[in-house]
Amino acid sequence: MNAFVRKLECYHALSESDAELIINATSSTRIVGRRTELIREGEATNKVHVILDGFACRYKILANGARQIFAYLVPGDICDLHVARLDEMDQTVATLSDCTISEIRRPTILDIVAERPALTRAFWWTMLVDEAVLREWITNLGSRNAEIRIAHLFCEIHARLDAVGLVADGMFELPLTQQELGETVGLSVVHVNRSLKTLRERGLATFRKHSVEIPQIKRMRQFSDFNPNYLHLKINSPDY
Amino acid sequence: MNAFVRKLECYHALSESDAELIINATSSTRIVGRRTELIREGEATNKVHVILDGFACRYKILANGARQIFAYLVPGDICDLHVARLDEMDQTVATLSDCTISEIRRPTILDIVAERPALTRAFWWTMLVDEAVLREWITNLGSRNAEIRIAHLFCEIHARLDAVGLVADGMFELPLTQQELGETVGLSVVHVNRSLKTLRERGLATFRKHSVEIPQIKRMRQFSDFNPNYLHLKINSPDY
DNA sequence: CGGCCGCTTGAGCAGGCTCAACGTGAGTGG
DNA sequence: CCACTCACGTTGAGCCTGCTCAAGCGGCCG
Repeated sequence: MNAFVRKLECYHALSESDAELIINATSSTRIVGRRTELIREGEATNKVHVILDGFACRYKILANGARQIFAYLVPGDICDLHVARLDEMDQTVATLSDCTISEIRRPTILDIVAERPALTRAFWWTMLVDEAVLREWITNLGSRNAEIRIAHLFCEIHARLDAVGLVADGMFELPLTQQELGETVGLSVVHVNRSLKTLRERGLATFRKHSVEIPQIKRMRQFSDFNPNYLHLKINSPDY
Repeated sequence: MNAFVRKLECYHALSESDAELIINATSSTRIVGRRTELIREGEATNKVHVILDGFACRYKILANGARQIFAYLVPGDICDLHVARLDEMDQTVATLSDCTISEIRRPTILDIVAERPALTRAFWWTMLVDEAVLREWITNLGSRNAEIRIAHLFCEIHARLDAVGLVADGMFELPLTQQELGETVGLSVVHVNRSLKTLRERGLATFRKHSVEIPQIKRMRQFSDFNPNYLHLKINSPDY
């Protein structure tokens, strides 16, 4: 049982044989240091990367040197299931923390798609969720102010990590600098810092030492206008 | 030959029999008035909608009543290829102008996926492009100022419409109000209006009477930091 | 003709940015 | 083991982009 299996089971429980297949496919792992590029913009790839432990992100560098992060990859996430089809990558994927990753060769994926309908559906579902997350981020950037924007992001990461068992007592790891947080939500570092301060003062969330604490997730979700339905997780803990 | 075929051929030319199949599948059409909801948030659907003529958009309404638009659908686009798998829609799709749409029943799609690999690849490609567009919109909202944000959006729509033959002399239809433009790029109507004014004064783009004119697309793209590679169109007219 | 929707412009306000300085902790080399 | 460095976080001050409120205008439709 690894994070990948746990993630896929958020959609639907896997049969024993499917779970076994996934565990075998991801049995050979590799440890990658933080700030390492896994996929570079403009390159092609023929492997699919799965994050088993640690955090990574997708981003693009603009002409003016600014960086825009548009996705976080957490344990259980697939980096590039989709992109394998395109001539040329239009984004870069890099680790944020030290990561344990597994690389699945393309033929293996194609075999799965050909022979395991349940797994194929699960893969499909992960793509749809990724897309839904992108839509929510657009909403976040387009319609919410600094404080709520950050709070909403924290709620999302909380929910996603909770799904793979990485939240304990309202706390979870988030190995980001405030700079990177800013590059995600479209704010300057300074303003990120001030917004974090007010979130802390309101008792909604504390971000320090690369981890986040949300004492009352229900209150936090209300404050952030956060509705987890877009994540389409089977387990939407009703007690939140 | 309709817009859908033309769109799919942006990825790869279709065989005669594939093209025929697509034309047959979209032969029965329906005209829908502007501002009509095609798919409602929270509902399920078992048909796939294809836009053959006119414009539509995807959006979400926030708790505070604000609307965030996160995609435009132009002729040739599929509304919900992906979403059919999810329990519950997390977005609304509505027409912006009068539209000619065709509804393909789910079984037909499944047949195609089972029997026509070339078409399946083309469908897959459209999903990847949709996702790439979402990423670019995040970048737009997160990293660019009002004027460039609007200019970049215009460049994108120009490229997408050009791909299906809907641009003539640097002009194309764009049946939006300034309000809707604002709901897309995260700006107030007033500021959209002022930004459009400066774009006009710079001679970069004119938006009036529901259509856009871009006299020198090359200059416009430079100004907007626009690189069409994320659209993954085969036809990236080199003269731009 | 009147009403309404959408566009335009002005004025003042504020959220978020930039620049700048300082604090703090972890790692490194002497 | 301590001093140094460097990356990251924190805070202040002033500015500017984009927002709100408000009013006027123009064209389309009933």
